[in-house]
This record gives sequence, C-alpha cells and structure tokens, in this order.
Amino acid sequence: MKLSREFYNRPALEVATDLLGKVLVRRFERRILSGTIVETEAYVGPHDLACHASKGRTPRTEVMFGPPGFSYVYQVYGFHFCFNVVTEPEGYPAAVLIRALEPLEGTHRMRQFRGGERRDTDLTSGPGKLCQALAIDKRLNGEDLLENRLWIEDRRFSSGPIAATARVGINYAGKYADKPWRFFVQGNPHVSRTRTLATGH
DNA sequence: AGATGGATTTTC
DNA sequence: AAAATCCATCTC
Repeated sequence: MKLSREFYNRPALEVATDLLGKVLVRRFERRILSGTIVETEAYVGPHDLACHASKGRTPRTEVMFGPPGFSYVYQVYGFHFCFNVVTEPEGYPAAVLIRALEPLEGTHRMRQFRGGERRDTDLTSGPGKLCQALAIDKRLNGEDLLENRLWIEDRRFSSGPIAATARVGINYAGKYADKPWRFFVQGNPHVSRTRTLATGH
C-alpha cells in the first residue's frame, strides 16, 4: 500500500504527476488523518532557481540532498509550514511540494486543528492549510515516509484529468518562474485558490 | 471582488 | 529584505 522508495527515486516531474490521486496519511495520537492528493508542485533540482536547494546546501535544505522518500518540511513567511517529499537519488536535491488534498479520514479532527467551523473545501486546500490540518510541522522534517507517522499510499483512485500551470509565489525565479510545474486535478474543488484564480470570472 | 497588511523564521 | 502562505479587514 505504501509507496516504495523506488517510487520517489525518480525525477520530481514524474513523481509530482504520479502523486495526484494518491493518499497522504498521517498517524497522530493513534488516529488516522488522510486525504487524496489533488495538487502538487515539482522543484526539479539545483539548477531550478525556484528550488530552495539552488541556493546551496544549508541546514534547512539538507534533507533535499539526502535519499528519496523522506519529508522536507519548512516554514514559510515565518508562519505556515509546507510539506514536500524528497525525490531523486541521494546527492541530487529535488522535491515535490504537496499543495492540496481532498479530505478522506479524520475530517472532524482536521477541522479542530484548523480552528472553528470550516467547509470541507477550506480544510486542506493549500500547502499551509494541509499541514495545519494533518498536524505537520518542523518536527516531521526528515521523516522517513516508509515509517508509520507519515506516508503516502496508493489506493488505486483515478485522479481525473490533470492540468498544469506555472508555480505559485516564485516570481523571483527568472526563466524558471514560468515553467508549468504545478499540477492539479482539473475541476476538483479542493485545489488551492491562487490570487488570480480567486478573482473568479 | 480585490487590495492590503500582519504574523515572524530562514537565508542572504 | 524577501520569501514555495493564510487570514482578517478593509475598500468598492
């Protein structure tokens, strides 16, 4: 059921698209929290200026240089956490950011972690939101995704049509800012709203 | 609907 | 100082 080390030991672009429809599972205080992955972004390597590892090896980016199938959790804007899976062989830094889930199990608990009344589509529809909902923080940085606190399963769900757009929030990345390396399940209501999409029509 | 600012860590 | 974000709180 759990995705194998070999699944992650591939280029980030392949892993990013293959992760759509897979199920992210978090075991926390003996409960299961899970959701189907509906949105990802690929950070393909040291030459990708949007990839944190393009700045070199630092304490923060260390796990990205390690073996595949481990988690890379970092804090953005001092506040929210983002969860990534490390891809490619040891020594080659690349990762896939998990940006949105469709809640599956433990939605009551997720709603508690998110604070207050929230619609299902507001539970895990963004990288910071899903970390809050699944109790993922920096303590899970470097976690082996083949262990039993946090992992990804194949439940043989079909993801539906996949769309690709430019990644979000990386305008500084020069020619890499326009690469269509954000993938999502088209029409799924749990996909995150970007600023431009939020304007509707 | 759209813009703005606040929270605050990591890095340069 | 700027960032792989989210939310409350204004505006129109």
